[in-house]
Amino acid sequence: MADITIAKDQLRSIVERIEKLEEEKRTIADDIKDVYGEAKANGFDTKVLRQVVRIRRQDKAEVAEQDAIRDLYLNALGMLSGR
Amino acid sequence: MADITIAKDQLRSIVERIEKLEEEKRTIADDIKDVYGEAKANGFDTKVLRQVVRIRRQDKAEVAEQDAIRDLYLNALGMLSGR
Amino acid sequence: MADITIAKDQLRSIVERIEKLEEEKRTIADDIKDVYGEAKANGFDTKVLRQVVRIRRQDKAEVAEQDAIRDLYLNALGMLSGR
Amino acid sequence: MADITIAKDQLRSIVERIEKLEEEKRTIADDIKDVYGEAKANGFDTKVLRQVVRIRRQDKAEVAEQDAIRDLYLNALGMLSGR
DNA sequence: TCGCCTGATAGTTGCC
DNA sequence: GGCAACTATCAGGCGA
Repeated sequence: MADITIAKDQLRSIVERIEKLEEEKRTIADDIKDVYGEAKANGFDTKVLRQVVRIRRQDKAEVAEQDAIRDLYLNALGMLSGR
Repeated sequence: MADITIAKDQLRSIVERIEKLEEEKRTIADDIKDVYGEAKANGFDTKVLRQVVRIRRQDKAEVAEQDAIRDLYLNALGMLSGR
Repeated sequence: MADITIAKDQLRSIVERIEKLEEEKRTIADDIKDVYGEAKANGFDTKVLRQVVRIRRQDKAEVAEQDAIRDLYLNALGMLSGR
Repeated sequence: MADITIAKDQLRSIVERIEKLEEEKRTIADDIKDVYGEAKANGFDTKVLRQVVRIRRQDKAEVAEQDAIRDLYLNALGMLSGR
């Protein structure tokens, strides 16, 4: 019975932590939505805005991916161990 | 020209705020993942854990209604007796 | 040089076969979407429909086991009586 | 009762069509896996191969996205109606 | 071979 | 009410 109680408390703790974090995440998502709304109120085209944000994100990701590809190639050539 | 400059600053501000918020959101998502990982390490079934979190999140009335419809469908398919 | 040429042709063949298969896969995914759309037009609740399909897909024993674990968790959280 | 029978048949038809399509999709996914396996057996680095396939896919998507952005900009400038 | 982790896919939500 | 963006879940591939 004791171990069940412990598991019970643990479970409750886990679930509550997750729910708290999800709540925070939702809040931030709402904040993002608000910023887009504010931008729209200031005459910006949110569709374009989203494209801009996405492109900036992709650019960063692309750099990271190119690095990964370069490592793959170097590794395939047996040249990566020295890095 | 002045208004273009203003718009430019505004745009920059908007994009930066969005990116900052998205970064925070990502961090929290990682935290959630960590909690699940910790739960798993403590012997919990994370798949079921996710189901539980989802059940708690859902509106109770809605769940009941969906259950009713689902039973209707399953029954029509002759699959309800076995459950 | 010859083997490089061969590898090149092989590589091209491989990539093209994969892309062709991925294209087919995408087509079928679209077909599935169409069926759901048609079902919706005929008054079916697609959300529940997806649940039904999922239920049929899952291994029955596995479902039973997950149900048992989930009940255990919900019970530990004091949430089972209300269901 | 009659309409229930009709709905029942419709439901069964819908579910069976979806399940058939999902089965086909799974088969194709397996085929793709086979191609990668064959490539591996022929000495290709599947990790690099996947990168190649992904990059080709992204390149196409990127072209499509750039077209979309161009349209957005042209539209913002009131220049799209003539297209 | 097992567990982790990323990437693909399915599902949901919010906007137009 | 349909479409597009975003989120969550799942499965496959990789490394230990």
